Amino acid sequence: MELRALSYVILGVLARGPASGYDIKAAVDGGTRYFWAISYGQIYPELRRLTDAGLIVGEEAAQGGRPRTLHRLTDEGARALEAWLTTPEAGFELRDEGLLKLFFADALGSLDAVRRRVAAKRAHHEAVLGELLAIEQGKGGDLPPAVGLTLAYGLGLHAWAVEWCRSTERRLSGDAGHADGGR
Amino acid sequence: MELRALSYVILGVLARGPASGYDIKAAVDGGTRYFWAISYGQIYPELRRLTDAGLIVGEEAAQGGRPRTLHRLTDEGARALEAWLTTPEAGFELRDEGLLKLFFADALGSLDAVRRRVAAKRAHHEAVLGELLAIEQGKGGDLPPAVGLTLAYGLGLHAWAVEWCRSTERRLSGDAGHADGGR
DNA sequence: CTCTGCATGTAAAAGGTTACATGATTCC
DNA sequence: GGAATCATGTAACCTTTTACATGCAGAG
Repeated sequence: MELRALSYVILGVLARGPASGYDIKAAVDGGTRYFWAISYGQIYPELRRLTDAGLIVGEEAAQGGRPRTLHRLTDEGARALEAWLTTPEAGFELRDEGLLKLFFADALGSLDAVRRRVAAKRAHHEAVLGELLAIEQGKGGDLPPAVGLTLAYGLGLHAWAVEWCRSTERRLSGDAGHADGGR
Repeated sequence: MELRALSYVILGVLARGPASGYDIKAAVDGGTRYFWAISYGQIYPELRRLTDAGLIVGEEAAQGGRPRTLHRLTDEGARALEAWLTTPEAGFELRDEGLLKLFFADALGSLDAVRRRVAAKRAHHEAVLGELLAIEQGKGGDLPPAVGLTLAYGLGLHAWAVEWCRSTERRLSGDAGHADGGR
């Protein structure tokens, strides 16, 4: 079977311990959400595929009348995860509607409109930065090393973006008419 | 009709002058590709929808036996673009498989494996940085202000990522065992 | 008893990529 | 004459989101 990034997200979560589909969704929402979100519509069908492929096993763990399946990695699943983790190829995709608007902002005719666009972008990055800061405050200490690194990356990235917007806004309001692209 | 980001990409390209579907694809590949790529499979159906909605008009401009339709904005199309350009809401989505691997890299058990992951990520950002640098070298001077800003943003973003990876790699090879997440 | 959280799942729609098919023109 | 570029388009496929449907358990 062909595994996609989605498959490895699930395998990666299960590497930390057995979990239900619901648990996986919660783990992703609280973890990789900022750079890799997934939905229930993907999780349950994929759990079945991974089970059929023998990479995970499901164990019934109902509590009273509430059905529940705890999934865990098989040895083969652990090997598949490790293989993926150690392959260098990795895609990077940025879908930034704010940048898109900035790209076409010359159509507005005024540098002040461009400045407002940059300010709107900054507002977004500030909001994300706030969320990440809250996460750091909450569970910053007891994160596994690589997870902490990921959080630090997000913090740094959005802080950089905020700073870039700020300095660009300054330049645009200062010399309206001599913008050179920021170089 | 509901317009999506795709629609505005086309409208935005046409705001700079009439173009064929082929021209639009070329403009996007040489411009917004790094943060908003589109394919022929989207362009031609969307050109028809935009025409039906009265936002653009197509003019036959065949050259000899080679068919060609030049599309241009109508007044209504220009208004729609301007309205979109001045609305603050803008999505930002990052799909970073390298970060995903980093997030789960604790499963590998060694900080050295984490370091290799970060190095792989750096290689990617260095490659993109090289491409952007080439673009800047090529047409850096005569870009419209906002377009130049977009290029500068990409340059800055990937340069930041490269630096983050570099300093993280240093820290991971130095104190193997005391990683604190980079704060 | 009601609200929130836990839990599983599907169907339809939306969005996007890839591969293919076709053919003219221009440059070497 | 051959290769690259210009040009249009579709069909199949893949992935992902959204909305819906269902119902138990625990807290207040």
